[in-house]
Amino acid sequence: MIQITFPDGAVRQYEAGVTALDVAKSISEGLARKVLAAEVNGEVWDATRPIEQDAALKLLTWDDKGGQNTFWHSSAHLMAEAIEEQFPGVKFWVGPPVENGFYYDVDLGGRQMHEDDLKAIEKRMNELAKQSNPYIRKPIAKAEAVAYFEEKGDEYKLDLLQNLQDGEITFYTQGGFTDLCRGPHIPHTGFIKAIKLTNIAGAYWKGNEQNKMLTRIYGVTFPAQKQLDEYLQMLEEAKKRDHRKLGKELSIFTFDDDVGQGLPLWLPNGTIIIEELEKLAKETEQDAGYKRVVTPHIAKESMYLTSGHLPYYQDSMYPPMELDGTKYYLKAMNCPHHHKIFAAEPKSYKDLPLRLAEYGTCYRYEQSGELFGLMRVRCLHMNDAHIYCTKEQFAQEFRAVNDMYLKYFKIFGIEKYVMRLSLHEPSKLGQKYIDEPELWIETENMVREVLKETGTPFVEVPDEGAFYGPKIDVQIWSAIGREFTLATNQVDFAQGRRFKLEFTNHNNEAETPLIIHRAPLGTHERFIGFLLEHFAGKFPAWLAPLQVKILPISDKFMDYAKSLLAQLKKWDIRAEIDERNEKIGKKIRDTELMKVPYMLVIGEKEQAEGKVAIRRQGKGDMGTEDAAVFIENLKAEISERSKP
RNA sequence: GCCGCUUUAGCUCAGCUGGUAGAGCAACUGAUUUGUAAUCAGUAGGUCGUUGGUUCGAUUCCGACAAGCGGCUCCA
Repeated sequence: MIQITFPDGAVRQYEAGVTALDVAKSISEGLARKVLAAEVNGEVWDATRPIEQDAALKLLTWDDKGGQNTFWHSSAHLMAEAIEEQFPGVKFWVGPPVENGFYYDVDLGGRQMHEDDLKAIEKRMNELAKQSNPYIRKPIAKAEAVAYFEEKGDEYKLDLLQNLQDGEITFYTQGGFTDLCRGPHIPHTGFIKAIKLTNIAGAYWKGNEQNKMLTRIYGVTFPAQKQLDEYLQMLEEAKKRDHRKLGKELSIFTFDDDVGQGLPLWLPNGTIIIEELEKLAKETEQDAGYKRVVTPHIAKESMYLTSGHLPYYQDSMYPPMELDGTKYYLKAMNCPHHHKIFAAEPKSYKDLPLRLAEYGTCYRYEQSGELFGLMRVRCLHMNDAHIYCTKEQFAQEFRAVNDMYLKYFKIFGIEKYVMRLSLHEPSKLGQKYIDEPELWIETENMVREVLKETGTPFVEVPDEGAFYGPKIDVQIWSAIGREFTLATNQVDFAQGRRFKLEFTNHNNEAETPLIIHRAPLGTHERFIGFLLEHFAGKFPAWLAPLQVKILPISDKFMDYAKSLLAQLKKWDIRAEIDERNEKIGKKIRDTELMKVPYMLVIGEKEQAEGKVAIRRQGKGDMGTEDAAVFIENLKAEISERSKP
């Protein structure tokens, strides 16, 4: 007999060789029907794998991430079985579960897969699922496994085998498909009730663009049809929030073939949002002791050689313009220009910290396939600033920047984000990173300490630093689930020296300042793209391109409408009258769709009493109010930048 | 940049196997003067992304290019 310990601490006795599924059955049949896999001593196992010794056991169902991942990974095997039937000789790389489903990377040997194929594969998967074929685990000797895949001529699996040792190699078979796989898997294919293959994509083998491109097939499966329907419904909802769709509907921005890829044109509505954001940034930065500067859009090659950007960054810069034998580059970043401003006049420790801010326009030649609405563009306006400070001032300055981030997040109600501390990779010093091992470690520790002190939750990722120092990125997700860096806060211990930036310290010695690069509002492009999705187009009043729409019941009340408009304009409230000869229902509908925060319905009663009937976007009729009171309230809402 | 897909009126989309295009909304005109999410009628609007080719004839078939979309790689 062996002892099985459950998560709640309960202990039960079972025969050695008992499976998690047996254990589940001993508890209840209903549970047994739901068990997908099991955590045995913290390791995820097949529910059908015999347990020979005392163990801690957690049964995994769809409600556990581990259960879900097992389910999707098993679905990838099921898909592979169907693909192998329809594309004989296909070779498989890996088929892991992902955030929403799974994929399998395959080499079709020069053949192509089309959407029609997906339907056929999906159909076959459904048939195979109904057969409830068990996933059978078989430990195998390395030599035998190698021989098997040599026979098949499958270089991908042979590559995987290279890194595996005897004793840790297993094959899994379900129906007519056998794969090298660590497992675990669900008990049988019958658990898979709803299947949707979502798309075909290319993916470089091992994620390296030097390697061959494999065909990646994405899919998602569920234990019940209803869950798939709900998932597809959710995707539809997400699409409605997509900033590209909303940007068009609300006339925020546009692209034009003649202007160029990735070069957004900001329409009047979008420009209003830009100006409001800049106003916020300028107020905030002024309060925090920043000074504003303005710099040109281009600079000579020599400056980017000094900064060290050119060797690291050249591929992402527009090619140079050559004039009189001198090369000029469009700036891809503002820092070198700002460094030159620091260097323009001698500095003493009394001048520090010096904080130079600019909404700088940068151009980056992003690869065409990378462009994505406003989230990834080639012309961007950065909420940039550089803080030059002493080592002693660093922690406080870095902390102040961090506080500014949090202040902004509060204003916008940004709650779902992850702070990511990006570190250097020691083996890449001198290639991807400035070769200053001690400074890397020292600054990374300084940043980590500040984050810990302020209690800011963060994750650390290796090998993601800027070439000149560690950085903190704020990661956010677009409506359709793509991850982006919204804002960034970087430490720079390299460029100060490269630009020979110096200040005179207390002891009358020349010292190089530390530099903090920061962009809490990221770029207008990405930030507004994000805000569109964040608010689903329903901007708070202070940001809304149009704040108030006056809707007269009929043109008999036009004079009153105009006098209201004049009053609103007096306070710089963005307002318009719907002068169309339409019924009120129509005017309301159109204004609702344009997501204007306030609608003022005015007719006989309102005109007679000097009132307005207020309608809040998305909330309906809010009742009647004196026009003057409404204006006072709205003025406060706008100046306080209240959320809706 | 790479793999796959897509491109028809301002927008959203129809258009079977080749015979030069349709709808709804928007726009414009007229009627209606309207009380909280679509009043009615009429008019106008497209060399079917661009460009080669096949064909008596191409929006439709094939190629190239461009842009967009889904990924990969890369990034604010």
